[in-house]
Amino acid sequence: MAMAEERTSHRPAPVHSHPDEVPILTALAALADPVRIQLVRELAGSPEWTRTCGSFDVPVGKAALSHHFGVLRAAGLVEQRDEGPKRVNRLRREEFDARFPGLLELVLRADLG
Amino acid sequence: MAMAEERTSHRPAPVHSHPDEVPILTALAALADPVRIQLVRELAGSPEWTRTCGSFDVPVGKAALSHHFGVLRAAGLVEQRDEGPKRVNRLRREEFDARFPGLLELVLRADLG
DNA sequence: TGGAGTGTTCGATGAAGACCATACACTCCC
DNA sequence: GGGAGTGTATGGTCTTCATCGAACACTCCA
Repeated sequence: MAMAEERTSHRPAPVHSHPDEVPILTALAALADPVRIQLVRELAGSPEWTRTCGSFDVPVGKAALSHHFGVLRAAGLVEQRDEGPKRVNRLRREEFDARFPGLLELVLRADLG
Repeated sequence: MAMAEERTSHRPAPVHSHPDEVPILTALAALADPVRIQLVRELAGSPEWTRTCGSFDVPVGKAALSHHFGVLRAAGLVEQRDEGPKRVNRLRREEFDARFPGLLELVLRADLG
């Protein structure tokens, strides 16, 4: 029998999708939202694992914000990890780019006009 | 004074957007739909100006189909021209690719799984 | 001139999803 | 233990949009 991983938290870990299992429709739908584009762009401009969910400058309440992060996780765009009471984020640049070459860069580079 | 173009038709010409004036959000939203992806892909596999609107194999009625073509025109993805009673289509490959490099190819190449 | 073929417009309906306020759960530190 | 800080879940509202049926407009040809 395999040993279970040591359980240091009583909080359910966030559910992730790897980009490789994400349909292109899901990826496009996830990126076709102004709030989520903003999240991705701010995340791209910060070192990995440095941004907590509440640290983003978006004009929505925290409930909606939590929802958006769920969509980004499901699309394979964002990875999350619990650090104490906070939840820190990382943009899955390489993995996502391997699955959808150029898409992420397009969103990061384009002027939103 | 410039001469007006000879008017050979009494039907209003379809309204187009050039990809250069299309916000990326509009482009992503236009592509985040299974019916429209199918239209783009079939169009990509046919010579220009050969496909009429009704010639596509999509599971929607003609009213919805007309709506989808309107969205594709507004996103700078499709150009239309009237030919007699029919309306023929052309995928704006080069122009769209110049504005959003790689995006169209991504949609054409990806398995929809 | 009138009918067949093609596509758009209109009005209505139903589903999806973006949002909020509230309540809850978990972690840390005093 | 209790309170502050952080994020999630729930229930409800509102908007957007995909869809349809039906009516309409235009073109071509018999």
